[in-house]
Order: sequence, then structure tokens, then C-alpha cells
Amino acid sequence: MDIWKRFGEKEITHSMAHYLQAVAALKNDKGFARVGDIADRLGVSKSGVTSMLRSLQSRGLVDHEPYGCVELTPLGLQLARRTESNRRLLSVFLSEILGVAESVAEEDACMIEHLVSPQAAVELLRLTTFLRSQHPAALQFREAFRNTPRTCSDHAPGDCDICGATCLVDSLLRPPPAADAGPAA
Amino acid sequence: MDIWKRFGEKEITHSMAHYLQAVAALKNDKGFARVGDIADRLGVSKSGVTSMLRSLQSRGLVDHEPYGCVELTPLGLQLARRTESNRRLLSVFLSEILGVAESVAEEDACMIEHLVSPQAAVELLRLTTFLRSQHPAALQFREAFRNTPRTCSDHAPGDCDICGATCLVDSLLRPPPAADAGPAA
DNA sequence: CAAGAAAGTTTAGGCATGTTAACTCTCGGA
DNA sequence: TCCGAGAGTTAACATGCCTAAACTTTCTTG
Repeated sequence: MDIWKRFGEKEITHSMAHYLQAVAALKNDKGFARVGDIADRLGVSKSGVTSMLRSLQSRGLVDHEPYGCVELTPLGLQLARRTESNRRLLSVFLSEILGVAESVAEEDACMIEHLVSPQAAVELLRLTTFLRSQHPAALQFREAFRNTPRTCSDHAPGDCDICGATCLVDSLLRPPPAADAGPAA
Repeated sequence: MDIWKRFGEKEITHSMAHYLQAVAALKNDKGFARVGDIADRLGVSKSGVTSMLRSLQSRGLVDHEPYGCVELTPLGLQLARRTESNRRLLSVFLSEILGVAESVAEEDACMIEHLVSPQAAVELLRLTTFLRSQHPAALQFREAFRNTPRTCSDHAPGDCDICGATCLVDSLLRPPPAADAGPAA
């Protein structure tokens, strides 16, 4: 039951994903990617870039010889593209389908982009494009979904199999309890 | 443009979320949570638990005096519950709505559970309960969605605003390129 | 071509999270 | 009462990812 430990075994970490995307973007914009440009773009120090590049190179994701420019390997490019597509997809899904505020949608997408499995991404893309389409069922959905209630007490009084005892909505939208560790009795 | 750096500033990390959940579960199952039980449940060493508890205590998420049992503070309990609800929600959404295989859905949910914003979670719950319901629009959706195509060339030939140049489906389902960093010309 | 500026790297160190090994505390039984 | 087993903690170390400061390489320009 140790799924959670595999967090550290993902093919790439959050940081790595963003380094790869930065290299891809610079390659695209200027034709080449230098250490300093990557550092500027990501808001990290140049030494941080150097050491991350070493790590990415050891994983076969970039090519980088000292004092030279950085190139993505085919694998690195694939991961960069995949991560970017995932982010766009999540962002659209969250903001357009779910109606979450743009800024929140983008932040969520950025946090999650590298963690979504290919299987889930493919199906989420299918759902998103379907629900945005002009298909009659999609039109009906949009009309009906607008008026759907938010809390479990509305959709499943006393028995929501997702939320259990406390409705997610209640616990999420309520302000946090007094933080100073003092359960007053 | 440094959203990505806020990854490290989330209220809790992936590890912390699972420690909190372990404590909550043990409290629930046995009435108390000891260091050794937490270690067993999470598959980490006892010393790892001790040091994580120090960190959680400094954030006001648990109470723990040396050689004693562990208690969740109100804030810690709230985070544990929230994370668990998020995971159940994501798991149901991925497997039931999107049709992703259970095992993949659970792994994805576990990776993402602590990163989903309250806003997104609330709306995702709304969407999920709606699409699972007997509402006519939901019935129509399920019928129609079953036959929706997967690739961009079907739903938006040559112009998918999510995927850009390369359809997500193509890049996700294609096997990775030869990994040995050798772009053979 | 040489010298300074610009770019990049190395070194040393910090924080989070984990490990193992060795030490200390607590408690139950002879 | 006291002693040993088991539970918990500390110490020392590893890895990932970041920083600042010092050093090296490369470029530019007079």
C-alpha cells in the first residue's frame, strides 16, 4: 500500500519538467538555449541551472557540454511537449468546463501537469473536447450543469460516497480552524 | 511568471499529507497513533517518522511529546480530511467518469490529491456528481460520450487549441523515442 | 593581441526527507 | 525493585534542489 512513495520515482520531478519546458521554449523563441537564459526564465541562479543540467543529462533528457548551449534529446523533447499539453488541457478543463477562476486554474494546472498519467490525460482531453463541442448532449449538459447544486446535502443528503461524513464543500470553503494548536477542550 | 516555484510553498507536501492521513486513520482504527504504527503504515523508518513529526508540529499540524502518542490539531485534521476527500473524488472522477483503469486512477489520485485547490475540488465534485446522476442531460452525456473519438484529427482536424502541433494522444500513446541520447542525424 | 566584461562552473552551505546504527526511555514481570 | 525488551530518539549521512561567492572560460573590443 505504498503508492504514495512512488511520488519520488516519477520519470521527472516538478522542477525538471519546468527546466525542460524552458529549454524547449527558448529553443523555439531564439533558436538556442543558454544557461543564463534558462536561469532568467525560471527565476533561479545560474549555478542551479548548471547542476540541474547535469542531472537531466544523466537521465538522457538533455545534451550539454560545458560552456555550450543546451539541446533536448528526443526523450527530453517528448517530455517537454507532453507536460505542456497536459498543462494546457488542465487549464482549459478547469477554467472552461469547471468554471474555476483563470488564475487558480493556471496554478493548479502548473502543479499537476507532470503528474497526470497518459491514460488520464487522453481521456480528459476526450471529455473536454466533447463538453466544449456543439454536440446536442454537450449543449444540454452546459445548460443543465449551470444549475447544479454544490453541496452534498443537496445532491445526496446524508450519504455522499465521495465526501463521507463531512461534505468536501463544507470543509473546503470553511476557513481553517484556529491555527494555534489549542483545541480548547 | 514563477508559478512553478510555488510548488514548494504549498501548505503541505506530498509526504506531509500522507503522514497526516496515516495519523488520522490510526486514530480512527485503534484510538491512538504511535510512531511505530505510523512507520509501519507508511513503510518508512521510525526515525523518519520522528523527524517528520517535528516538522509537522512546528507547523501546528500535530501534537507530539517525546515517547508519547500523536494527536492531530484541528488544522491537521482538516488537512487530512480534505486530502482524503480529494483523493476519493479524483479516483471516482478518473475511473467512473473518464473510464481510466482503477489502478491508474488510484495512483494518479494519490499523486495529485494534495495539490488540487479547494475551488477546483468543489467544482470537480459538482461535475462528478452531476455526470453520475440520473439527470436527463447526464444520461444523454453518458450515451453520447461513449462514442466520442480520441484524437485531434477527429475532433478538430489540424487545429486543436489544446494540443497544438502534435496531438496529445499521438505523443502520449506512442512509445518513447530511443532513450540513448543519440539522435542519429 | 590583450584586457575587461560576460557567461558558466565549482565550492560550500541550507533545507526537506529519507536511511542505518547507536543510544535512551518506559513498562511489565520475576 | 530492577532489568531487559521494545519503542522512540539522536547522530551521521545521502539525495534533490536551491543559493551566494569565488573561480574559470569565452567573447568582445580597442
